[in-house]
Amino acid sequence: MTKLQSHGREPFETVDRAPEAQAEGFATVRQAHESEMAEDYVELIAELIETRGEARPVEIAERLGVKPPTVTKNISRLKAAGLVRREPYRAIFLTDSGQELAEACRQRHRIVVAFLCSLGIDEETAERDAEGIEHHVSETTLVAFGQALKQSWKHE
Amino acid sequence: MTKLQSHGREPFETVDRAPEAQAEGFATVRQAHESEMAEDYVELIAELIETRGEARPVEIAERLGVKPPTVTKNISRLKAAGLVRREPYRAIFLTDSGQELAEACRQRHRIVVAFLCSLGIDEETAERDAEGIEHHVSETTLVAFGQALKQSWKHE
DNA sequence: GACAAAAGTTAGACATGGCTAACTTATCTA
DNA sequence: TAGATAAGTTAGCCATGTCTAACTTTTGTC
Repeated sequence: MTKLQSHGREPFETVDRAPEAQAEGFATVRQAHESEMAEDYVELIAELIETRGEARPVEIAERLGVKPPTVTKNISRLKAAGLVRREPYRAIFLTDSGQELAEACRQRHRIVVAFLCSLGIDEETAERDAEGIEHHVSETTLVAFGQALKQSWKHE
Repeated sequence: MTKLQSHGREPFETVDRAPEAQAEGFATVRQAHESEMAEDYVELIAELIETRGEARPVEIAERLGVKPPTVTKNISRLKAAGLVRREPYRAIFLTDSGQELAEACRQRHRIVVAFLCSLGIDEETAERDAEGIEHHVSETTLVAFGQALKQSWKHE
């Protein structure tokens, strides 16, 4: 009943995975959640520095849709993690490792967005979905997205 | 420097989005996180009932890679949310609305996995990435995945 | 049917990432 | 330059989802 069509090979077969493999998958997701905050922040900080000249808590709060105290707290966590450099009441800067992470995240973000757009998804939706998806895309999948993207350029 | 190629249109342009739109995007991601637990559980419970005849906490814990007390606590939250029906020390059943949610999640999961596989990604990676990605795929994107999938069947 | 093992629960701790209220510091402007 | 406004911080609260340790219930076996 849930099978839509038959094309020689079953299109939506449910794979019976080993419990450990499945558990590892969920563990990977939980780990990704732990780095999401850091990734979102450094990505945004890099963006703000580039487009606005500096990254200010008030702007970060506005862009993330959270309140200023949340930003303060999280920025101090990022500082503890060695990703940002900053003095109280001053603008926020990225350390080298923060910069590196930001660049990787932005690159990944752009690829995911471009890939979704190449499927005909509108830009607004692509951006929105990418925000959530990007943290769960493995290197393997990212490469596959990049290649599919190149294909779509050829055939456009 | 980050631009790889030029194909008439810029491939990786960074869109300057309105702050509110961006904030809404992050809010969507945070919301998705709140329903992830429920979705993972009902999806898994449905799967276990189907393949094992019943869903037991010990098995859920094993598959999710968490400890039994975590399952107990979360199951009682699902019960409060009206998604499962259950008595202490007994197996777990889905309510109608739990069943409905589970079916939607499983369908979405299968589409995401099949779509990733259609890009040439190996099944193990596809399953792993899908676990994280599926919670952040909008209806629009899901439909696009489905259509790309149909295309890939034609050209195989 | 008793008892050991397995399954499940309860209690209590912890980290994360939100929030409000109240305070401090910086900036702008009359 | 003083005072008002905006920006940022601190303190303390809450929900989520994880854990360990200790307890209870169920199941299986002799």
